Amino acid sequence: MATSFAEENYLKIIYRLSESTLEDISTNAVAELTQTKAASVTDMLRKLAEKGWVNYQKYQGVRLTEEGEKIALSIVRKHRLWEVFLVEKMGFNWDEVHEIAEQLEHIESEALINKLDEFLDFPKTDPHGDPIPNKEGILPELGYMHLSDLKENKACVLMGVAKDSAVFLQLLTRLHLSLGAKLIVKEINPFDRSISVSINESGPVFISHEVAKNILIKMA
Amino acid sequence: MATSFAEENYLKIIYRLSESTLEDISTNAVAELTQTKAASVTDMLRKLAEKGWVNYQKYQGVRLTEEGEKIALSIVRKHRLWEVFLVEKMGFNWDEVHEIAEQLEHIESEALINKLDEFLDFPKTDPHGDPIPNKEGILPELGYMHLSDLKENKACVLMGVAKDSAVFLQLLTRLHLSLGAKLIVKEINPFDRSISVSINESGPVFISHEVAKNILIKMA
DNA sequence: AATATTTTTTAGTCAAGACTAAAAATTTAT
DNA sequence: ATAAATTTTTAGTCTTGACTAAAAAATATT
Ligand SMILES: [Mn+2]
Ligand SMILES: [Mn+2]
Ligand SMILES: [Mn+2]
Ligand SMILES: [Mn+2]
Repeated sequence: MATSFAEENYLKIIYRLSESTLEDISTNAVAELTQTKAASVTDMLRKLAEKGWVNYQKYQGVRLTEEGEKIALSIVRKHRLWEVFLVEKMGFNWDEVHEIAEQLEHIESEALINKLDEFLDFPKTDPHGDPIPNKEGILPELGYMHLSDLKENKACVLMGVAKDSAVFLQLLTRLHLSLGAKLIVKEINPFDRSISVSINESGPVFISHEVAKNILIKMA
Repeated sequence: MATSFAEENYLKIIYRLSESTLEDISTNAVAELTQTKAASVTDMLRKLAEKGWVNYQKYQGVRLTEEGEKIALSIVRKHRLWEVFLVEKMGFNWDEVHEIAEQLEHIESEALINKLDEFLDFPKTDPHGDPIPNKEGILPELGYMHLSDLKENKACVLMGVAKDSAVFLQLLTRLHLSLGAKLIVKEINPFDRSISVSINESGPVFISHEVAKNILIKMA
């Protein structure tokens, strides 16, 4: 069955919200991310349920069906592969690609996306460290930790971010915190949990707990 | 001003129709190419005129304003650059790319399309030999002739096609008539103007006048 | 010149996807 | 257990871009 841009965006957003909770997703939560009003969301949820892509009972919240999740994953796959393309091949910075990928993710061609995947050498993660589903819709298990959970003097590598707003990414860039950087937490300030981190053996940089929480790492 | 997909498609089609005539474009002609009904076209023409992209007076036909032509050319530029990308980088055949480019042409990012242009090495023509407008909207002058106008025993090179339906392109491929092929018209049959052509010095192939008319060449 | 045919426009509908305002259900606080 | 606050749904509108059927204008034919 064909999917409109609007439907694809709703499914993708319900998917994103489902990643961080086991509970049903609320109408308001969806409205916030889709940048629409709750009333519009109610309308759309009924349509999506009608098509068998979500389970929805009024006042009970929503969750994806198996088929809905399959569609959502294919959108996520396209979004992330295009982001890789934009950074690796077009020379964009990691804070510039999200908006363009929001458009490209709706291009409908199985053949194209699989050729793109091959062209990019089957990347496992996008420029923000987010996992890319393969063509069967399976997400690679990455097992990243948050920098905020790391003990002092442990070495790790920056693998991704838990939030990809342009301002946040630009901040990281300014601090030389980019993918692949070798990090060591030098000191954790117990008062506000801000930390000082050395980056690739050079002079430590101070970052807030809020920032550290959104940096994904793996142990070196 | 923002342009919707529908508006972009109408402008592009009015542009295409304007290429082959100096007359105003009729409602019916637009309806045929947009795959809509004349009544729908009338509606849209009023809206486009309202926005200043076409000159339209009822019963008089339509033509693009300067601004409308600028928009149309930017869509054509995107369409053709994406087609080059699909063939050169993604490995599609020339008969497979049009539908996908119909989608990609609506991606809105000046930065992206200019980076793509550079990535592809500033191609002058797309996989069907059609000229690609540069970022100022200037079309390169190619001066191609139709194979049907060539005299016997003159050598030429196949530079493009005047029609890019998949069936036509597949026919050419089957006959080994691809871009860059060296052609010599061996014989013109005066009865139906069908011709026999040698391709890259090898055994001649017979093609109808209809096919020859749609093959674009330059003198060798 | 009058009539027939074709083209184009108008009038009225429809579906998708948004909105606001008001009503109903649920949750939280007293 | 009520009352208050919050969330969600319903009801009614709007815009975009399609459609059909009918009317009007333009063009072609006799
Ligand atoms: Mn993104
Ligand atoms: Mn990303
Ligand atoms: Mn094309
Ligand atoms: Mn083309």
